Amino acid sequence: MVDNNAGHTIGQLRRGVVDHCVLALLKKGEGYGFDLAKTLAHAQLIAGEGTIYPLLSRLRREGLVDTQWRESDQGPPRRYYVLTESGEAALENFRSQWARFKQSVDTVMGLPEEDSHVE
Amino acid sequence: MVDNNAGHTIGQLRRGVVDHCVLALLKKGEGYGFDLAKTLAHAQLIAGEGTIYPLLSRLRREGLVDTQWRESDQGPPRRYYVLTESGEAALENFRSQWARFKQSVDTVMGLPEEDSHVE
DNA sequence: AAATGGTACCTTATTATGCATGGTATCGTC
DNA sequence: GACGATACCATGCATAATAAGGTACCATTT
Repeated sequence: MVDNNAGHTIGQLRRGVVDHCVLALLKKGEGYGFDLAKTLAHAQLIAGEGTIYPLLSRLRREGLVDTQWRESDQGPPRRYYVLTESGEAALENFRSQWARFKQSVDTVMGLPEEDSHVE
Repeated sequence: MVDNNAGHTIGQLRRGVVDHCVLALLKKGEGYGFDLAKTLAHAQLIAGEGTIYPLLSRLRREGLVDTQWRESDQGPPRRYYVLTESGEAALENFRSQWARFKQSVDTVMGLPEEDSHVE
């Protein structure tokens, strides 16, 4: 109940990043919600599964991902997500924004700027 | 009126970062709102002055900064902000979180992980 | 076949915070 | 004394992560 300031900080950091992380994961190959949630939770990029489904709905609503139900060999059926062209474009767009943003923060923070070469 | 998705994305990115950027700037020396706003706007870390004052109020309320009114040679009086010990601690705390967070995102994004040496 | 636990999905309310907008006061200059 | 620039502050809004709770399916065990 009592929120650590630390935990809260990271929570705000994740804003506007998690969705594009999903896109990045989907670029590597199709995935379904529960699995994406586990991956992102392991990377400490989300706190629990409660985050992933509204997020995926949003991505679908915005046309950045496509979905298809599919039966699973072991377990309940899953809704698989794949990146659309629009989603790939959004991902690329985010990549450059992320690089610039990162550098801005690092500069203000007084961290050394590494030469971030994105090819 | 019509919000670019691009512009909006960056807006969400700034969440939870801007306040600590202010702390970082104040670590380099005292400052006042209008000037901080200009610096951060130049670094594209805020959109305008509208952001800085509620933010500074929050920092003051949380005891991360101290303030003092002071007359100015040229212009109206200013409210100068200085970092408290609590603020320095929060900044240090954020630094490590930022490093970890950055790396997590870069990893998921498929970017090369630079060796982030935190001493 | 009924109960259990894990997988998988979804919805709702809460909360934090960047942003736009508009307002007030001071100073120097004309 | 009017104007613009500086400097500060408050209000309302939209966004998105989170917590919490709920539904349904599947495999295993009894």
